[in-house]
Amino acid sequence: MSLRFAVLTLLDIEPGSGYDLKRRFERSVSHFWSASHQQMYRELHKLHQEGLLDCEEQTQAGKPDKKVYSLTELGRAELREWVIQPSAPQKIREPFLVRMFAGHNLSRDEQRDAVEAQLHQHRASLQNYQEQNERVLKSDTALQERYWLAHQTLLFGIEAEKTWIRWAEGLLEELEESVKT
Amino acid sequence: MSLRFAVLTLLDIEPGSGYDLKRRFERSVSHFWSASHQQMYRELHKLHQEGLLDCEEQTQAGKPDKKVYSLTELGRAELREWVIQPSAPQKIREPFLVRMFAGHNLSRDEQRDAVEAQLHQHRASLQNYQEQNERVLKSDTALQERYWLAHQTLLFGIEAEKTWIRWAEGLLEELEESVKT
DNA sequence: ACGGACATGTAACGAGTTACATGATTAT
DNA sequence: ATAATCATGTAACTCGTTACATGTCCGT
Repeated sequence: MSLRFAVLTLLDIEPGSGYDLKRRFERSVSHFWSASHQQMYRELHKLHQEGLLDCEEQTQAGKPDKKVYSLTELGRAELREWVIQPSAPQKIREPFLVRMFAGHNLSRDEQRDAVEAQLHQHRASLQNYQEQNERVLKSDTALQERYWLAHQTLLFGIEAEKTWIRWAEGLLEELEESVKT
Repeated sequence: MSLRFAVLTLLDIEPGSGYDLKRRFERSVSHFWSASHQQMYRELHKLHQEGLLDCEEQTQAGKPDKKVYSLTELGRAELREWVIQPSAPQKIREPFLVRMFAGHNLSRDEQRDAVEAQLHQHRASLQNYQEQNERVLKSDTALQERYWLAHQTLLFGIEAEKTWIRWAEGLLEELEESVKT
């Protein structure tokens, strides 16, 4: 269900094509959701069929045509209805931690490499989110006020990345120490 | 893929039935993965067909029969091979944050209720993980050393929950303040 | 000539959810 | 009686991934 409403929310903020959405997912909601372009197109078709979206084909000079989607009244109503519903308890899925759970099958060097790779990934994400945050802080105050909660989700993303980084750094220190002894 | 290897890892530590696994998922790996009993049974059948698991049917007095699965040599090899592979970058999926991203459709009271519900969930998870942690700390030192990295994943889970709680508490404070002004 | 951004799609498959189904034992 | 725990499964469906497919324009 969440992809459906992530799409509706983004199109509510600003209409766009499947291609646009894919980029907006990467640039502005990657701290809580991700999806492939195939999923976008499938979801857009479905939402359109159900009458939650309008679709306007735009011919462009020097670029392929595109289909710009926007919310219908029905779509806006469905979105409002969903947001007030309490969310189901989260399903946690962390493939990296599954691997570490079986980490006793690794040598100390392999353990260190695995943790280091994870650390690098989360440092990159942190930087990405911080750049987004700076763009937000530079933007229009009225917009900032309207999307205050949305901005808070980004701040959560930043804290989550910092938690990963602290954990991985601590682990690496312990691994180094245990080599010496 | 991760479910497959979570199952293999748990059965590597100790053989068990689908039913057992389901409970062990809830009691001891819920901080990084969850799965329904249907998924367990399907996965066990598949792993058995592929020759990665042995299956022994046990008749029990006063209880239904059960099928106890354990790793074959092939299963152990497959597990080792997988653990050394680098993991793909994580896909983040947080339905609650999707809802908050569309939070400008909510009244201030509804926003507060939503954040409070989330706070309660994460407090409950934190307590659960801390109890698990205490059980681990009371256990055999040899086991603790062997499953050192597995234990670190639990400590990560605890930190992640604390991050959620700090974030939610901060948000609630800000919501209260903005009511006064 | 070649790669990258733009733009949209199909097909097949694997993973996860929901609903349904059965049946014994134990505790209240 | 009735619910909870133990124990295993099928069927239908949705969601997510991977691979394949097409075609233009722009810069180097």
